[in-house]
Amino acid sequence: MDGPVLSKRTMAEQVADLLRQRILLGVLPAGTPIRQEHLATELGISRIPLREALKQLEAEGFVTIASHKGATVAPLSVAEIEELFQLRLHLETWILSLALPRLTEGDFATLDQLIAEQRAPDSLPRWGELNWRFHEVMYRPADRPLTLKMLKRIHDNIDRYLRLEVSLSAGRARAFREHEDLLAHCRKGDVAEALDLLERHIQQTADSLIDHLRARETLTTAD
Amino acid sequence: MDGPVLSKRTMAEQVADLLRQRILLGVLPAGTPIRQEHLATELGISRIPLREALKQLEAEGFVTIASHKGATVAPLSVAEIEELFQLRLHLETWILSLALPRLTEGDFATLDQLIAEQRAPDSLPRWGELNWRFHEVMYRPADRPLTLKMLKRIHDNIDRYLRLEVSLSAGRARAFREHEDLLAHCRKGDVAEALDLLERHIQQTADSLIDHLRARETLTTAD
DNA sequence: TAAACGAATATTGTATACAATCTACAAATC
DNA sequence: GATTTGTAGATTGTATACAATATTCGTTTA
Repeated sequence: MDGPVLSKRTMAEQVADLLRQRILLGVLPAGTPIRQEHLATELGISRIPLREALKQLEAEGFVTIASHKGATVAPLSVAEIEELFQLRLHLETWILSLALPRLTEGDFATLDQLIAEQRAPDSLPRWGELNWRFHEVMYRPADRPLTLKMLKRIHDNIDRYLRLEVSLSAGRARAFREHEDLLAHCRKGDVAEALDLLERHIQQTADSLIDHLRARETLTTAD
Repeated sequence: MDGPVLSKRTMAEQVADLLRQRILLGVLPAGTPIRQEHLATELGISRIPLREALKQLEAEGFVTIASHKGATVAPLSVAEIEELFQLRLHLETWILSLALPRLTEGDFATLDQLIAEQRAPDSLPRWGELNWRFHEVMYRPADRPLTLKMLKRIHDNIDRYLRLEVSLSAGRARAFREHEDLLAHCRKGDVAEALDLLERHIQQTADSLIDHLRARETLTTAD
């Protein structure tokens, strides 16, 4: 959508985007080691821009780099995921309270459309992106760019775990309803109720995901 | 204090630490361009580890990198500084409310000592570090490592502007009193009052700094 | 047999060399 | 004179080559 159309993007940037996508889509699951030489030859580049891409992804929380030992796709512990949801809770209720009075009719139309897109049967692979854009459109009028960037990072890191859960549980249908409810209350300008709904929305998503992860955890550690 | 004593630290890491210090201490003020070749020869290394250090510092918010144009020490706008203080306000009141019931006598002793150290007449160059450690000791029992890391980043970015103001205004004396008051209320376990004090502490620091910056701004833009 | 050692291999970290891009300034054009 | 164009120099981006560190696995030894 944005991003300069006619800019000579550097190899490092392109590689960072590519790897980020692979991680977000689950092609590279948490824990996967990343061999520089191997990946560099696969991409037809040298290791230098690849290393810079990895450093970028490390800063974004997707990759862990250990000196002389290499990079791996960063795993998140259940405790860390819980903490990320708590951060969301505090930051998003704050930023929504700022944004709510400034939402325009145009914003509401965009939000309607995003919900419709999420309804499409083939939207699953874009689930994370659509979900974030819904929240982003809602928060952007708050005019807190640093906070918004932080929130995107948090969402991305959560989403690569949420993806597993959303694709096979009833969580997806629930997310629709909660987004619709939230949007309706924002339209009415009902601040208190909207904030309360958002809080419950985040909390329920967290509970559902963490239950799921705990279940998988006991499964995989029991074999 | 922490940090592995016997680890072979990589050049990139050492350079990142060095540059971070120079930026935090004001040796490299905001806007300073960083010429890779020049700095690399000064440090006696090649540009490769220097570039990785710069990427790290960019992620931490201290440096801005523009493709094919180079790195500069990142300036913060007044709006961004205000936003950072607002983030502090929300995150720190939350994390203190978690930490407060878990503060031990040992923690209180450490906090007493940190205030004493700040009193020392030669503590000015370490002001930022001491100020952060006070808050860190207070928040660590909350056991929210990701939030704490975020807060350190925010503090560091604020402090390199605050340094100017603290060194020449009466803000330093006020910070002492506020830290002492805050500590006293934490000792008594007076949650509501402690949170209120913390909120006012952050807000007043913000107001004082921003006034100062606005004054300098009108001065420098008027010539 | 199991633990400890060590050489061979694999992998990452960094220096050097070259390619791509930007910047500054002078000449050309209107 | 103002704007554009073009070229030389400066600066960054990337490939290649080598150095330093880690890992593997066979061998030795208790």
